[in-house]
Amino acid sequence: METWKQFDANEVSHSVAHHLMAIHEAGREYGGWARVSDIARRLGITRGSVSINLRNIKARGLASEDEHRQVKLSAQGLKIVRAITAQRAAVKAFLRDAIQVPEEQAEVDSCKIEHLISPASAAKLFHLVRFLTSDDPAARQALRRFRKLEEKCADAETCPICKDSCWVRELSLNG
Amino acid sequence: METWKQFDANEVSHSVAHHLMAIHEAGREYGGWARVSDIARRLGITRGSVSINLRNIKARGLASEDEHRQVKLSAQGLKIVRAITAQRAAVKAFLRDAIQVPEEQAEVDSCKIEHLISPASAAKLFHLVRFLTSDDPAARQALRRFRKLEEKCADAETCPICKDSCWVRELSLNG
DNA sequence: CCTTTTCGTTTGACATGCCAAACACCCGAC
DNA sequence: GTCGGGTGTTTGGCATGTCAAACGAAAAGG
Repeated sequence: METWKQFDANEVSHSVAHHLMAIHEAGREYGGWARVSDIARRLGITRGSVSINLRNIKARGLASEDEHRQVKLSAQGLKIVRAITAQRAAVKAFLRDAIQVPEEQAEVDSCKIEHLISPASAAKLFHLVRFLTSDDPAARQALRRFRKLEEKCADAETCPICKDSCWVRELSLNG
Repeated sequence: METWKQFDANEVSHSVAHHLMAIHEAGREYGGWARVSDIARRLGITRGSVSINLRNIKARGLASEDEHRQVKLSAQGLKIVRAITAQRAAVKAFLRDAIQVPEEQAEVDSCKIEHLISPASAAKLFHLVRFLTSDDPAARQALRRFRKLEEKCADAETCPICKDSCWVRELSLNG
């Protein structure tokens, strides 16, 4: 009944997740450390906002700052970044390679979902993509058949996959 | 570069989405209308919060209130509810039926994702589930093979799907 | 050495969304 | 008629996360 409240019950918020990723990326470019300005530029927000958010992030032990104001991820921060990166890749690969959502849309959607999906779901998703895009004969044939049928849905009178009740059609009708 | 900011660029927020759904459900039970208390009880929040949130929702034309304080969804509000309901069903069906995520986890995950995923992605997802769980021979065989291979991943030395680099394993190792 | 730029922080503001508590109102029971 | 319970609103508080603007300090340039 209160499943919907779980929405904010994540290890890190969307904002914090991307702060951590920005620290990580900046670190990779500048030799392991990031400055407030780098993070702000990457995220497209002000230095002030980053400064405040870093307070929270450091307090939670996800990153630390040395004597020269160099921000570094902690082990736990790095672990979170790795998990999120992997999960985003899984979601994006699925959207793009398995069900052929346009690249750009796949990018946006996977970014929204990356830190919300459970690791268990992400893992299974990842496996499915790997399987579907592998050279396994059964996978290849199924995927080929799926593409063909989906193409027909757009043209044919009734959707060959859903028969009568295809809300893909309803969706495009109600626009 | 600022894809991550799209996170909040949705037609409705998670909170508003569930307010609309609560109005809809309460309406179905009580003959087309909902009271603040009904909505609050359904969502597990206080009447005060609902009262304030309804101000916003009504101002945006997603719902209205008649002379007897009966809250009703507008045509647009109803449309949003239908879209979200369908998208959640698609995501949940995929997680549960296609990749066999446990029911409870599928429920939580799909609730988080429902209003964030793009309709286009949801539609394709829906098609894939319908196809994979249909009686199409290619689909049945692929799914059977996938399940078998995934089972092996847990037991075997190397993952039969991912070969060397299986982050499903890394995930469970790093816990 | 002095000026200008860059940098990080702080401040006050706004928006969303939650709570508890106080209030006003209506309606039904007594 | 009055009293109590249920209902909706308002108020003040908290938390997150954003901005612009101002401030101090350090680094860079002349």
